[in-house]
Amino acid sequence: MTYEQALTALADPTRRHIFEALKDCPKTVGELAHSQPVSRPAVSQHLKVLQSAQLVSVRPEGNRRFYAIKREGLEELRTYLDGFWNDVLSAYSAEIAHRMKKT
Amino acid sequence: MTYEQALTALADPTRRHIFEALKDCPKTVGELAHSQPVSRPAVSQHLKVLQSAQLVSVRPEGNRRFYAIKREGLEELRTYLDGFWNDVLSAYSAEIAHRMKKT
DNA sequence: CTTGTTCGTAAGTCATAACTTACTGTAAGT
DNA sequence: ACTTACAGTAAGTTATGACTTACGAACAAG
Repeated sequence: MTYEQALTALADPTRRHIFEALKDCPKTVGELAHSQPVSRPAVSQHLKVLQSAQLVSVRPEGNRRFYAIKREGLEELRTYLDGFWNDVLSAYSAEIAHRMKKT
Repeated sequence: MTYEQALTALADPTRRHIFEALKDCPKTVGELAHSQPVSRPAVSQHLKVLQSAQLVSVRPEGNRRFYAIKREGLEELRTYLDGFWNDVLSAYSAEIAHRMKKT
């Protein structure tokens, strides 16, 4: 269910950059906004989308809020693609077998 | 490079449905349009996007054109996600180690 | 040669979502 | 207590892209 949200979330370049900026360590909204060519509210809105796609999580600390990569959404996406990949491979080998039988 | 195109291509629901409809066997544009609530030209445009993302391939046969899943784009996307996944895991364990050291 | 499929492209419409600025809220510092 | 820093929300603008209808090209069939 969430793999669709993960796909639409990661489709936007800005959102992907934000997501990738969180790869090594959690960051605050301000930090993320500094490394992006967009305003801070824009980053907030992108983080909201990423959060609803289960791709990031928040940890409030005093005045600031630290965003970090959440594994759930990413794992769902990986699982979906793996399943698709396996289906494609089996369909491919099935077609090979079918052709072998014909000749 | 193409993993970005693959993400934006698979973000659209209609395009994802078309892509998934090709999972078992190659189909023509008309066949795909029949299984979708959109017009045939719309399907053509979606196929164009999928093709530039290396997600599908074409094989003309007389009057018709058979579209099929192409492994390149899907594989690039999988590779990207796998790399990202590994980075996240290593960063996670690094943070754990860091905290262990501190206490 | 004409007719009928099958499909791609062009042009135009419309909805969505990615931004902006302005405002509000909350925690920390003086 | 007031001020400053940090972040989310509201509202409005604008650009993009997902669709439509109309048209043109290529091949098949009569």
